Amino acid sequence: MNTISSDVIRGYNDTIILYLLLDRPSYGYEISRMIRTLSDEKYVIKETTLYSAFTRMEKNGYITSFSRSAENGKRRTYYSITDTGRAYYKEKCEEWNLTKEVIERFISPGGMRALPKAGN
Amino acid sequence: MNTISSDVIRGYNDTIILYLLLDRPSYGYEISRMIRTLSDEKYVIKETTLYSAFTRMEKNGYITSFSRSAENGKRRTYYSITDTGRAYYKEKCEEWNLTKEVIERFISPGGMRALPKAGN
DNA sequence: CAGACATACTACGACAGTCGTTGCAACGCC
DNA sequence: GGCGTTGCAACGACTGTCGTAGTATGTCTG
Repeated sequence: MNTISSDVIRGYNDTIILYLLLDRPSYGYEISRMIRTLSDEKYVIKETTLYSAFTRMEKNGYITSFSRSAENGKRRTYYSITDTGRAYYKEKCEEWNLTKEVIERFISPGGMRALPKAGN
Repeated sequence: MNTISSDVIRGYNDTIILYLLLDRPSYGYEISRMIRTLSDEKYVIKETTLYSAFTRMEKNGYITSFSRSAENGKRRTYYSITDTGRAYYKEKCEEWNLTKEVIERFISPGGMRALPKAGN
């Protein structure tokens, strides 16, 4: 098992995508590549998942889209993050820290039961 | 935001439940209480989610059930973890470490962009 | 110049897990 | 007798992901 199952990361796809838009607009294929690369091939987002996330997030006002032709003349749909999107991203980051802390109370490092220590 | 949204923890409900069965059999209501308590009220699993998890996991062979009456004579359905369940739990623990590492590459501590450092 | 491959995106229906709601039944408590 | 807690089951709705398929352009290779 060296890849991540999708239902685990579900709920963070949007966050991941928004992260990659923080600095500059980008488009589907590039984002897909970046996720793959930055995760060392451990997570490869499905195209349908990605594009449906775009649609959903645009509807929610987290991103906006515009069409632009690339150097070679091909059309691309670029997405930019909005202020709402930035706020949402930040929220999710905070939520992540909480979630991580909570889940780890139910996770044992080696798959063995670790009894809660005092001062936990 | 001081509670966890469900789609974030989705994919770890089974793991959490199995964790609580590692030492001894338990039943729905008690597990629900334990999750609530151990998470400091930050995560409260829905009843329907919990009981449908039981059904699913029993079908998958991760747990087995038996009925027993409590002190007061009320009937309860207890669940025990199986060896398959323990193996699954262990797997999920390992997967968690990987997932955590990957997600954190897309999370910035204060919601601000942290550029990847060399040697990352 | 044909065919393969990468790029870039859209549409459709299926599926799994969660959730809201409802209902029921037994017990304790005031 | 009504209310809250315990303990569970059944139903249908909804959301996000996924498999599949299709379209279209550009590049590379033989």
